Formats: sequence, C-alpha cells, structure tokens
Amino acid sequence: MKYTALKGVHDILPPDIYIWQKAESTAREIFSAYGFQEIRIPIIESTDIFARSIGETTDIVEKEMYTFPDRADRSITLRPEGTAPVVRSYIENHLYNLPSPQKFFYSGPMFRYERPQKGRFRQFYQIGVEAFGTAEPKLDAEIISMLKLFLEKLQLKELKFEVNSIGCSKCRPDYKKALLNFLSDKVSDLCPDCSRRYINNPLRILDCKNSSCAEIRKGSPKITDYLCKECKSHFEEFLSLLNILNISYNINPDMVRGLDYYTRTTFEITSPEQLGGAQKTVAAGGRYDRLVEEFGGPPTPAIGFAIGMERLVEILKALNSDFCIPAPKVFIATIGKNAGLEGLLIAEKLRSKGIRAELGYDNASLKSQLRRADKLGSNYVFIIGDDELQSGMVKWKNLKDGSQGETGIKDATEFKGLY
RNA sequence: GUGAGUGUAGCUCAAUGGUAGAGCAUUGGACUGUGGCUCCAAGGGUUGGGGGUUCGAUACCCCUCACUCACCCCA
Repeated sequence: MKYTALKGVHDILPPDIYIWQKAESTAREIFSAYGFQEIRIPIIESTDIFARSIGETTDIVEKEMYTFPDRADRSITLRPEGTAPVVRSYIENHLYNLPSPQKFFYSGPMFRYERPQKGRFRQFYQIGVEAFGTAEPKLDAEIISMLKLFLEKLQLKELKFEVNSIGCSKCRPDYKKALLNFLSDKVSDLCPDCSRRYINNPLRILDCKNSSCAEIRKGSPKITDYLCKECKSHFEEFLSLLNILNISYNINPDMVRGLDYYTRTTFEITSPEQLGGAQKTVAAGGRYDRLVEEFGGPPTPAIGFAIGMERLVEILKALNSDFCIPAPKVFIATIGKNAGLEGLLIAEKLRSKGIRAELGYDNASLKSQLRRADKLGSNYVFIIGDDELQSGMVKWKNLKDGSQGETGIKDATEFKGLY
C-alpha cells in the first residue's frame, strides 16, 4: 500500500462515527444543562504554554509533545491537552470580568508522541470541561455528578469513580517530606523508575504498579492525613456532597495525577479491564486553583476534567450498545431513461422536504436496485418504469412487510408512508 | 524508549519444503420488471518488502517495514 495513515492516528468511519456522534451530542446536551458553554481553542500553541503548566519534568513535556519550529522559528506545539489553552484563552480574553463562575467545554483532537496501543493513540480526541471562579466544593461535586449523568445517559453503569485530594502548596510539601522520610532507607529496593522519582517526583511512587514497590510503600503516610485545615475541610465537604448526591466512590489516596498543575480534588473514572484494555482511565480531572494566577491572570480557582473519546467509544462498542444507523426512507428504483428522470425529480422534491431518498444508478437491473434498497435498510421502494409513466402511477413497496400498491406520480412526494 | 506477538483475497482465517485455498463480503445469473432465503458462477493475490538456504520457500534463516498487545506514561 502506497499511502497509509501515520502511526497512532486513525480514521473514524461509519458505522463507528454514529457512536461518536451520539457521545458528542449527549455531552452537549448534559453539559449545557449545567451551564457549560462551548469554546473552540486552537490546536497549536506556543510550546511554553504547555511546558509551564503541565510541568517541565513530566513525561508529556519531556518526551511526548509534537513540537516544531514554525517558519519564523517560533517553537510551536500541537496541543497535548486542553486545559492550558483554555486557561490562556480565559486570561487573554479577560473572561474573568464576566460573572463567576464561568464554565466551558471543548471537544477535539489532542496529540502525544507515544507508542500506540489499545486505548492510546498519537492523535486522540477529548471532550473536556473547565470551570473558573469558585473554590467551593459544591462545584467539584456538581462536576462529578454531571459526568455521572453523562455516562448514565450512555447506559454506562460499570464505571468506577475514584477521588482524592492532593492538598495545596501549603500542605503538600509537608506530606512530601513525610513520604521521603518514610522511604529514605528503602530507596535502593525501589524499581529504577521509582528511585528516579524519589528525586524528581516522589508522589508518583504511590501509583507505581510494580509489585515490589507496592510492598515497600505499605504503611506509607497518606496524603489525606497531611492536608492543611482548609484542604481538609474542602475535601470533607466535597465527599459529603457526593454522599448527598448519591454518588458512590472510592477514596484512593495513592491516586496522583500526572500533571503538575493539580491541587486539592483529583478524580478518575475507570472501566473494568476487560472492557477497555490496560488503559482503563476513561475520564480524569481535578482542581487547579493556582494555574490562572501562574499564567498571569487574577487569582482564580478552577476545576476541570477530560473524557478520552476513543476509550469511551471502545467501551460502548464492547457493551454492544445499539446506535441507529440512518437508513433511507425511500429508494427510487427506475427502469429506462425517462423513468430515471422522473425518479430524479421525485427524489429531489423529497430531499428538499428533508426526507432521505436514494436513487438507483448505472442502469442496474430492477433486482439489483431492490437488493441495494434492502441493504441500505430502506423502508419503501418506489418503482417507476415505462408502464408507470404511461399510467401516471408509481408502484410502491414496503420492504419491511412486503406490502405493495400504487400511487399517482404527481402525489408520490406526499406518500403517507414517508411521513 | 523497552519487550513480546502477528503480517496470505475487501474481512476472518487455512495450506507441516512440492501447482496458493475456504467461509463471509462484492458482482452477475437461476427469476427478461420485484429485495431478504436457497443454488450456481465470476472477479479479486507480486503470500508486507529485500536478501539468504534449497532442485523447489507462504512455510526455514537474516535484515527491514507495518500492525497489535504489554511496560512506561496517560484520556
């Protein structure tokens, strides 16, 4: 094959596209009900927007970004995630002058240069939301509830909600110190990755899947025991609201998100492994109360999440949820040139009324036209040949029950079966 | 970046070193103007690419490319 898609990118074709559309329209419907408005952000940004927000030492920034110089030698990056561009836009367009909180959603492709596998791609799609301007835990709970409602609308019930609080700039250093202290005499027993993390990013040791590391960190201090007064009460209120909203969740004190900007609330929605492969996180997010300020905006607490569309769609397919594939209302089979013209006129009239009408082509035999009508799932066929032109009638046939009859050519477009 | 597996028809897969096949799909016919079911037929292949061993390679060896899965990381 001469031309193939690049590694880790893929075409989304029918019939899968209907699952995507269903997920997207459901997101729009639910998110709008919560007051989230769509914003469209660029796919390319200055590299430092991502480097500064996600964190210089994270894997995303260190080795996964599609970064290249443009013609004027500026460093450009294909967005690996949506939060940083939305924050940039929020500040650049002075959206903080609008009444708070401001709530947005976006949808589109993200890019990360990784080895592809099930549920992980170089170009992948996210639907994400970001809400700015209040630190109240009510917003955190509302957002989780919105996500739950969205998933329920799509008939997904087997997903698990995990929540945690990773504190703030005040309390996290204390916890980090306690963790380092706990691990100090065990560093040599950690896996090579984790001994590196001990230096750059000790919190990440918590979610290492290596079984010996899991053993070593048994009995390690928990972040939730080290939260400062404010973070602690924020977390407790958040949890009590989840209870009031009847949302079941696990507190997972080992869940550390991979991006540097997170503070306080973090959460993940995961699927059972048999549904989505090893990449089981379908949606994830958290608070980033300092990021707007760090980007040069006014101090503005914020929270958001992103849904991995490919992973979501994979689960929907595994669950065999049925999504309707649009079928034509009527297929117009014609025999001969004159009848072909008459069929074209009828089809055009129906289409202008928004009714999907298909035509037979290429002088195909009536049989093959009917076969095609059947394959398309058409409800009705109209049959027009010389006999019909003579008598001024159209033969109709209902392909679902096999009934047939005649109607005048003049009022074929009013045929009751089509409405 | 690391490791493993797989590449044969549009798809799913056979062919144990001896003439590349089946099912499904496609197109046509049986049924000259009536779909689905059935039967018949046809089209469709440089066996991913390159090299090697051999009288002979889809099969064995080497290289390469692609895909898949997993690690890592993340949505």
